[in-house]
Amino acid sequence: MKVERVKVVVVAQRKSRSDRRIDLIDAARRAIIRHGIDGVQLSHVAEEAGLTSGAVLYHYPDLRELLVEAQQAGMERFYEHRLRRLTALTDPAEKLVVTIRSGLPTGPLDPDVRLLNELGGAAGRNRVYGVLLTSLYDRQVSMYQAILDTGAALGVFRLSADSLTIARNLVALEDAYGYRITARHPLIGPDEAAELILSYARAATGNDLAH
Amino acid sequence: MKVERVKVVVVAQRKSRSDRRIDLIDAARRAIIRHGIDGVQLSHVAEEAGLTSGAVLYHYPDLRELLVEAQQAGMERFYEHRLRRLTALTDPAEKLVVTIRSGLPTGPLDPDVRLLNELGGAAGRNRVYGVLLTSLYDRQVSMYQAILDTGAALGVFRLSADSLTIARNLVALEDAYGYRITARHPLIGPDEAAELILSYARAATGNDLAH
DNA sequence: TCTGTTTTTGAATTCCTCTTCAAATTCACG
DNA sequence: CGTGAATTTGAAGAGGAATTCAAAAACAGA
Repeated sequence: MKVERVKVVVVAQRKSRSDRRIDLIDAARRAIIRHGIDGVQLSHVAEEAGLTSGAVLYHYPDLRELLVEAQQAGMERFYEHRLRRLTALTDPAEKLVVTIRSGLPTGPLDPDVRLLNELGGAAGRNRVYGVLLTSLYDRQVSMYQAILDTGAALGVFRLSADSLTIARNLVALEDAYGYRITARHPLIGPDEAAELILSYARAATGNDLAH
Repeated sequence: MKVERVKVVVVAQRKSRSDRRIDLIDAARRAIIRHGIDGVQLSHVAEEAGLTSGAVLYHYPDLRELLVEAQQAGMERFYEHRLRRLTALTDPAEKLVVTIRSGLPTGPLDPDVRLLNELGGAAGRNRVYGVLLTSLYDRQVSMYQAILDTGAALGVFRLSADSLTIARNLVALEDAYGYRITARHPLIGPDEAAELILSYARAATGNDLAH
């Protein structure tokens, strides 16, 4: 029921094929969050996109392919967002604090984290999802490792273990608290989770991370 | 196609109603692992149980109810197993090490952890699953907290933060590495994950946990 | 405005799952 | 054994969702 073309009339531009595909990827992302990676249906995606099933099929004859692309896009978005917040900062301690925050959902409804969580179970069954999730994890580990190594080189951090170990644990903690928050743990929200992870980060870096 | 009653003839005992329900819960558990909590179908459960859909429906007119019971049973099993391994031990350091190991999957196919992972995504959508998962998390935290407090009281541990914080982080790490392992991370298996968690546990307890 | 192409619709069809239920089977008990 | 209750089957029907496709609509470019 959405009026899709209001702007298009003005701009006098039909949506290009790739634009439409991006629309569909976004619609699929929302549909997955709403219905689960295994419960999502063609009609759900169509509804989110304001189209009919036939139109979706015209662009993506195979729904599974669209779902994989949606997951991939969601991960990219999540990761890019974190990187972007980092470039503005220089102090390793500040970087670490900001990065920890940016890895947590803003609340139980946070769409980015909800989407990632959908993959968790499926990754055990579906190799494609397993690879996607693993590669995201590794990139996040590298991100933390760079911060930790820089801080150590500058003498700001005194690492209690090798940076790879600490980085892996930090990402692991983020992941896990992301699940807790989206599952609506009554005592653990974004702030509490951040504080829990910071507790580890302080011990691991010897820095009080007061930001 | 399974020959179910070979033994029954000998024992001259029909499976009681509750036995059959346990069979079905077990079949549902396997079906969920195979097809996902949102993808599992009545026929999948029936196949796992060696019955037809009608027979499953005879015992559980509502499939969703069966699925919830299956999840609950899987959690209970997982948690009870961990507790049982603890009772044999007295040394807090040893308890801690054993508990960390028992929270990790034995490999990518570990059915108990695979089942729990299935809940992760669904817990964001389905309140019942959220509650189940949250209560399991809290119980595991208590389990760790008891170990930590005992160790601290005995002077074996010198805790770097309050026991609740450390316990929450330990369970969180287990959770996260459970996902990594079932997603077949090429570098992180049960041993590596245990070592990563132990790295944190050592820093948090001031004990080298050499077991 | 006209024309050919791209995109979308909506209905028809097929496929699949759940649900129901009468009939068959299995079983405990006398 | 024979009986009645519990259990299971298998077929039929209902409901949905995926898929196909001809027709309609939207559009770009001339």
